Amino acid sequence: MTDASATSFAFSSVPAKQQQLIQTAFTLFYRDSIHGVGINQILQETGIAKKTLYHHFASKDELILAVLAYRDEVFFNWYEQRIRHATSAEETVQFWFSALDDWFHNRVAELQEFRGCFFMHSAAEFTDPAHPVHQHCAQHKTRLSGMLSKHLGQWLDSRKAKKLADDLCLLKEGAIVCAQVQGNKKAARQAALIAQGLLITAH
Amino acid sequence: MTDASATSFAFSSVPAKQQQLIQTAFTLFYRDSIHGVGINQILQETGIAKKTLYHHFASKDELILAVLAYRDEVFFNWYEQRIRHATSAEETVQFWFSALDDWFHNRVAELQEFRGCFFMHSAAEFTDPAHPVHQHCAQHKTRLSGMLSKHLGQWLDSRKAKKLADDLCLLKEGAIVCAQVQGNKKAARQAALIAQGLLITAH
DNA sequence: AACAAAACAGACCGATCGGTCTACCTTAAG
DNA sequence: CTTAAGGTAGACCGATCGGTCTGTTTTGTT
Repeated sequence: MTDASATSFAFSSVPAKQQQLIQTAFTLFYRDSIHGVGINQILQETGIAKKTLYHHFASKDELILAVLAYRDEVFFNWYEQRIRHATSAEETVQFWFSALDDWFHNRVAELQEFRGCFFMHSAAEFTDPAHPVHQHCAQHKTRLSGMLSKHLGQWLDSRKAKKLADDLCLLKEGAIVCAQVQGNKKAARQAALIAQGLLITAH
Repeated sequence: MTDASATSFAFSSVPAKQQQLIQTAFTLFYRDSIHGVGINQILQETGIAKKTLYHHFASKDELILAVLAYRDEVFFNWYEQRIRHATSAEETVQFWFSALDDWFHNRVAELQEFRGCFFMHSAAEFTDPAHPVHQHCAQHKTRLSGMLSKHLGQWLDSRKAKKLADDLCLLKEGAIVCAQVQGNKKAARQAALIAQGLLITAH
């Protein structure tokens, strides 16, 4: 599990109180935005003392980064295992958007109720590209695309694999926004159909 | 100008102080998120008295909605005039992504420095689909897609025009996220190439 | 059992939050 | 000129913000 992790962060080895803080903070941030939720609310929901929070995290920013790392681990691992057993580029694309569709329809308990992409939202709240939060969001997406590209590389040459992966990620982002902002539950299927055309040119 | 407006909101007929509040609020919200900016900061930047703000807006939420309406008008009108003179579906697609590319490269002064989609960000901060802010964001996107579909309808039957418009909007969202989160300035060109494949199936 | 680490309740700090209000000044309209 | 509308400075409200700290209890380790 730790080896398969996309980051050096291993949530399962974190102390229980820290885990609780991170998970609760994630739920609240994901629902009401990072700046819309104060640490006192997190403390109230968890019943944890403020001193304890500051024992584990030097600041709210540190907590936010830990929350990002946690979500990164959960999301990355889920997506990776969803496409892991694909046996062709075609099947990879199919699995890619099928996973997305399940997410939009709230069929993935570990990802919580769909409210869009937490990394997209966090990057929107911290728009300075130099801010650690923004950078973590960018890295998450780069890494996900890298994972997909590597997988496609089994069947395509690396240039084509990289290009297709980038295109699939662009489509993923588009579908997520359409699903979240407009409530369009068919966005994943829509993106999948667009992706069919990409496969023809990839071969 | 008012007739071409996508909404009943006409910013140019709004009192000067109100305009100033809205424009300054937009700049601050767009940079530091809606919840990350307090009204006192807006007042400090504008030099306007708090009583005046509450004379024009019943609450912060009302101010936010006015800011959305303002940005809606600016963005919608800009995008519409960018594709207005296209003489074919192909040229419409070309203009659609060329406009996006200019925006990403900060070549559109009226839209301010590119930091992603304000509606996407606002919907992320107000994730409850019933909230007026979220609804306004959704409506903005639905209307933009409708405008594009209507334009394409000059050359395609209405079903095909609608489908193509929806696909182009999905690609637009994807490109915006890639450009904003990962700083990928080539995202518009990338999306344009994907769109070429869509045109073949649209005819 | 002794000690250290983790955790608790809660007070405190300076600052800010969104919003209300008084007293007064300036501008616009009739 | 008079009145109404728009606008100002700034005090105030209850609440919350992120963060610091004291004193005490609980839990974990040796």
